[in-house]
Amino acid sequence: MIDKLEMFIALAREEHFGRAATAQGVTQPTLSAAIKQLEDQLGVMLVWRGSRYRGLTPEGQRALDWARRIVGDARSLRQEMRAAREGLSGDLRLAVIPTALTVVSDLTASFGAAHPNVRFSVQSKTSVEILKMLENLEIDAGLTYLDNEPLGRVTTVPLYSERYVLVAKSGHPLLNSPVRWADFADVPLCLLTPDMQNRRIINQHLFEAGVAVAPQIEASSIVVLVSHVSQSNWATILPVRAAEIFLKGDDLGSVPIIKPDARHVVGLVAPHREPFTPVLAALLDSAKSLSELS
Amino acid sequence: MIDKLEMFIALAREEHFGRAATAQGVTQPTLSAAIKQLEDQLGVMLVWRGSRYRGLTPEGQRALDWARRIVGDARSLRQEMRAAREGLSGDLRLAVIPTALTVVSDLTASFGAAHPNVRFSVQSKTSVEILKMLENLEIDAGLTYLDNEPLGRVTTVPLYSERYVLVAKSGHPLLNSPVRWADFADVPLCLLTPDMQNRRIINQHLFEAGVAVAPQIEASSIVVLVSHVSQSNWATILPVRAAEIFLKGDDLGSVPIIKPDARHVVGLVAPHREPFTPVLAALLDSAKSLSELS
DNA sequence: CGCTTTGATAGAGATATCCTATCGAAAGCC
DNA sequence: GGCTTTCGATAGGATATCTCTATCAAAGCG
Repeated sequence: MIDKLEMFIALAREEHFGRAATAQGVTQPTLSAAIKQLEDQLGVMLVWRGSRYRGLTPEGQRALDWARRIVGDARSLRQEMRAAREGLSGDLRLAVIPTALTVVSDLTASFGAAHPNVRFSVQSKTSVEILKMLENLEIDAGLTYLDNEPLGRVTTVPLYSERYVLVAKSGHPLLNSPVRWADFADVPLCLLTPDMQNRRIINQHLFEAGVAVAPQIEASSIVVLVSHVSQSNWATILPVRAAEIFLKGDDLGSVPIIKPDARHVVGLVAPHREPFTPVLAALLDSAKSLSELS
Repeated sequence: MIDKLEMFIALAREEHFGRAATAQGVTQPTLSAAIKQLEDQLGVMLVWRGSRYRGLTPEGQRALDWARRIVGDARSLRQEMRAAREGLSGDLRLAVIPTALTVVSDLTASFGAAHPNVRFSVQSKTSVEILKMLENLEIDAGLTYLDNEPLGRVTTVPLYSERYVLVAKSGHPLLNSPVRWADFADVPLCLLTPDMQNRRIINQHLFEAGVAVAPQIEASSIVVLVSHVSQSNWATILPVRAAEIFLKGDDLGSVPIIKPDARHVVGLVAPHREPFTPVLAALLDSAKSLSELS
């Protein structure tokens, strides 16, 4: 039953029988049969059938919620038993917004010292993707904005409050004193792509300052932005925590962006499942002890 | 997997391999094997082994919590899908304290009119048993006291506030005017057995009034109490709602018990599982609309 | 010390699962 | 419009799993 629910979740996620089967490590006929059996057992149609996948029925949608719950709890059970057996161990799968990637090392340092047997896997994703992956049980926790867009049924631990700086090549005229959002009117910028929440936040502040945004370079990676900045006359806007790592040398400079002194809270998000598994509870504890916020 | 968890729950409840197997409709070797497999899959010992059942290990206890969650959610999934298929239908299993048995008909009347395809099964249990059965998924909801003893992780809907009356044969000297708790010093009483919360409540009030309780008849059924009262010179103390049904004729009489005018809230309890299944949600709605309390 | 209770074990038969191979329908493409 | 590709369903056979009956060994009890 639980295996079938897992396959059902995979199907809903992949929206494709073949891919879902591959993701589950079974063949397509096996997955087809599993879905059919699930539908038989529950007595309802879960997936719109045709010559291809056409989405979930309303019942399928409701069933998906339960399936996620059940499968998630079953995994928690297994994980907790393993923790009981061999102490905290296993994998913690994190997804992180690009601007918070440098913070992961704080977390892993604090956590890893106490629990050396836990391995981390970290991937860079947008905040929307993080929430979706959390729902789909593809990750155990995420690092993302807590205060801007709706989060859903999750536990959150605030970690720090983002502040923004202008980053440009040393000597850039704007680097002399704090710059205001309104000053960006004619500055050539490279920014994150608009699917990133950070970019939407920056857009918002620029818009409120009456500045039209038309960056010449958009990228989904901060490294791309910074390398552009360091090789040419572009500037970029980054959270302090994300910019620091690039400011070790003399070639780049930064100044705070003020008026307003924008702040956005970033923190850890995890599925809200009472009680937490030992590993997750430990991670949340680490995050709490690390938090710069109350 | 889920079947094994069900067997595990049954074992924890019955504390006996054979009985648990019977309860699950399988043979004892099947259940033994299931537990063994569960232990293998989870990699921990769940049950203290020996020549007989010796209780759960600490890991087993934790696993039991998860198992209840998972199995409960799986049942909710099935039930909700059936509701989607054929409207609200199926069984609602209730357990009710004896003093609230007459209230069940209010609930079933209100609910049954709207949902004729739902069948009720009602059993009379002590409040402690009700909570235990709720935990063990043996019932879907219970009717019990809400304000006296700790309830645990449940949703509650207050229904009414119990008031107490003295019930005795017509002509009994105490029936002429409201009676005080302190007046029971030398009255021959028949009361519920002390495993009933109602009895503990009555004990409490009598104790506070300085009266020592020594009922000559104790029974776990109100019918027994009332039939004693109607055939002899005993009196009993009952909640109004429980007494009413016996006061239709002229042979019995009742008077309120005052000083204090004791009140205890009775209501519906159900496992707290978000979201509720359609049937349970409907039952809770019925209860809310029926409630005499806010 | 013999009897009962309790849970584990062995072996056989029934079920369920999962694979490979193949088919049919719809969609996409010149 | 006909050809090709994609996608999911179906068939059949090998394998694994489940559940039963029968039996056994250990512990409790008089």
